[in-house]
Amino acid sequence: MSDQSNDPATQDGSLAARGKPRVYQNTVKRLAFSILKGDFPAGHVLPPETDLCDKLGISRSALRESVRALKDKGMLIARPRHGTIVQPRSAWHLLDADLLNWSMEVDPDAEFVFSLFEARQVIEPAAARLSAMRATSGDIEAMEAAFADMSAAKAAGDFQRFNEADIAFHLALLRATSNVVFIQLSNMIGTALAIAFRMSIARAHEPGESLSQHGDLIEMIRARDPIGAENVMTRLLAVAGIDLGLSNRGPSKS
Amino acid sequence: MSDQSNDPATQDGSLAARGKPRVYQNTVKRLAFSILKGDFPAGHVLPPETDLCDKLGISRSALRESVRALKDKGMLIARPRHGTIVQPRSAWHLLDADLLNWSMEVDPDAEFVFSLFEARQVIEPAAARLSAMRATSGDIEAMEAAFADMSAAKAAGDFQRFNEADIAFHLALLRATSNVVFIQLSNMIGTALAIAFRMSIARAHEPGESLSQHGDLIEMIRARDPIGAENVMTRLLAVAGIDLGLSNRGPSKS
DNA sequence: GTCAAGTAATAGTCTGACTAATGAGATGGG
DNA sequence: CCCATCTCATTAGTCAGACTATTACTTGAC
Repeated sequence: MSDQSNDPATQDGSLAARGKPRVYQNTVKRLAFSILKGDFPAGHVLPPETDLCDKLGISRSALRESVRALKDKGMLIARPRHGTIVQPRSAWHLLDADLLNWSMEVDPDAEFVFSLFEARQVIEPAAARLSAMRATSGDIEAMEAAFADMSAAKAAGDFQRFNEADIAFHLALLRATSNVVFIQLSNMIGTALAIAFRMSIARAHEPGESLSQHGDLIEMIRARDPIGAENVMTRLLAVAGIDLGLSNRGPSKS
Repeated sequence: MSDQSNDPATQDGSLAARGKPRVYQNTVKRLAFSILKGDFPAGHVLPPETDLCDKLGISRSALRESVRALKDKGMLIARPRHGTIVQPRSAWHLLDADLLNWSMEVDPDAEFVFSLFEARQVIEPAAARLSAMRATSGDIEAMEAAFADMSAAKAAGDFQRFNEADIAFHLALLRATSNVVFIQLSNMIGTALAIAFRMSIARAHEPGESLSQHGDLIEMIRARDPIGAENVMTRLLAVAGIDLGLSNRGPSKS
């Protein structure tokens, strides 16, 4: 809930940029949540700009910048005479960093959670494989640092910190692929992990064998064993999937 | 180069929305290309808003909406007193639909092309597998329609149309996964295919066995054979990789 | 009933001013 | 001479109100 997190680790250049909160930021978030929570369903026409300005107590230029941002995320479309219309979910840019953060705060949405996890099952084993081929010493150090943090957090019983270190580990692994596309998917993977954490604390669940698997992963990468790394990651995700109650619907036939 | 394509197939809710060109759109594109082409390198501070308005001959509100869009794409960052600063490529949201389109028009950028293709090698075989498990009759019809179009285009020697039909085929396959994350990656896959087309026409290359492989793929999906579909897609991409001159650096050991 | 012209509603654009954040320089005390 | 503090200039952020362009709807003629 630390809205103005000033840790330099946050590399997402979206909202939450350092600095005092601005009118624009508040308005974007307010409108976005109204849409996400269903107060403004798909197809809903929101009030004319001038009316909406009065209602929100802001100027038209500030409102327009907010609407611009939501239009660029595919959530709104504006046409003269028609007004500004809420788009259906299918049109949203669900991998947008802000949208991922917002979705996490309101809407578990089983289908989306499943899609995120299934995407992880596809992408992360491949990422592990590529990391084993290309990771630099700096990449490996980043993963080791995250792993050490995971260990310390588990020893301390600090689940929150464990989750953050877990995310840091997986993002470091993505970075180690040197593939810009996978690196761009960091937000998606991070969100998937954060959601998984929320769901697992709801079941009073604890790390379990996850930690040792992360250790094995580092070993495989350090040993430059692509196949081994891929296999460990696949197993790691299988365990995570069971924890989530997502019996993965037969991605590999038995 | 049909800038205002009015075909209803374009589902991207980004720019290029139907309607007459607006001041805002022109300005975004103009600024974006200045950055992409390197006229405004990373770290460059662009002129104060008032000056820039004069230079571009537009009002400040129009400029600010343009800058807002580019900030949301991670290309710019603005701070009072400092000005508006061009961000390094690493901060850009490279999977943004607009950014993908723009990148394609100016910058082949070997590393990015390789990353795109490598991502295809990871995602598309899995997508083929999932499609074989879940594709509806409507999904299969869409793929068959695209395949028929590919065949006709090849017969007519129309490479441009062949490429468009090829893209339509792969997007239909992604849609058939019913996985929203993969569907969101349509823009990335489509761009990768469009770039591949541009590179292959530069080598005066023609479809070759690609067509029959797409046919096999439909057969596997219709037969509900996930493993078979995955294998066909893997082979299809291997051929495409050779055409591109990208000797894929050992994703699967021999 | 069909088609055309006119009208009203709305987003898009322009202008110009004021506010707030912030780095750099000036000022003062130690 | 060095350091903390204050002041100020610069710039993005916000506000206000007007005008323009687009387009659905209405009205009227045929």
